[in-house]
Amino acid sequence: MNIGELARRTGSSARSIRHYDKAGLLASHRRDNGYRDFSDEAVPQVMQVARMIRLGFSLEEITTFPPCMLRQVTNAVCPDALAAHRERLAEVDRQLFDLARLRERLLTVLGANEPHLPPTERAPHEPS
Amino acid sequence: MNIGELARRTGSSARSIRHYDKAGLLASHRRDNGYRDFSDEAVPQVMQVARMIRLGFSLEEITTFPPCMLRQVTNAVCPDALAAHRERLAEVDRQLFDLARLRERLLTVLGANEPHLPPTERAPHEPS
DNA sequence: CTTGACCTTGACACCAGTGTCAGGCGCTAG
DNA sequence: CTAGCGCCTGACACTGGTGTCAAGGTCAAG
Repeated sequence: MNIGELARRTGSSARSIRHYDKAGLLASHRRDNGYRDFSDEAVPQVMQVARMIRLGFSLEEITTFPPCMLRQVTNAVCPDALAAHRERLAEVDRQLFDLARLRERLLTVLGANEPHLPPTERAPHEPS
Repeated sequence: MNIGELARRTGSSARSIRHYDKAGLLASHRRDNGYRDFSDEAVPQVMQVARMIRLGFSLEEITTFPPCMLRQVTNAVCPDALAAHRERLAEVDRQLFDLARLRERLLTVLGANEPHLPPTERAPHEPS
């Protein structure tokens, strides 16, 4: 299929798909006219890459992942990629820790000037 | 004092101080030779700006803050800036929420493939 | 043939504070 | 005079996925 249809099927933009393709993540081939020709398996591949990006992995990191990451469509992750996920989790934990401390600092400033601070509540949000 | 001494006293780089100065946050004047001449009050000013940046405010935001933010050296924040801090806190809460959800997703992936996941622990970190 | 939709590559913009370099001037000690 | 340090401005790089534009090729419908 052409890149346009792949974009429609995956919800990613053609621009992004070209980016993933250039990174060697999609295993496409070219027609005689130069057009990219994607097989059906490119659909889950693109969605997988998009999912990894949403999890906070960079394209460069994804490039280093073993090929099974992009071949498998199941929920299972091939063993070789688990380490990357663990590292990513540790990074997220560090960010959570830093952010929590930042929150404490802000509460300190607010609390020192505005004693009526609300209880520690969470603001719902819709990122991705 | 010259910018070099101010940099030494505050721990910020001369490059950053020029940046803050160009943003109009430091109230410096120039000598006949073109050099910036900072008074002693610039020291807490720079540190205050650096503190705000560490709290996650952008220079543009800081620029909109009332002048009292940079004049006062006390721990107290002038009332007009409290709103900005509350908004910043809400933003931090949103980030915490998103990050927590991201963490859940990572744990789901890891948990589905590696049932022996460690308890929810925090990794100590030193940002600033 | 013409129109229009779709494809190609390449390049710039974005965010925002900071590092760093280039080219040049000021000032002081020898 | 000169060596050396400090200061000046201006500009580019960096991060990194994505939007967007330019200039041009492909191809099917009319």
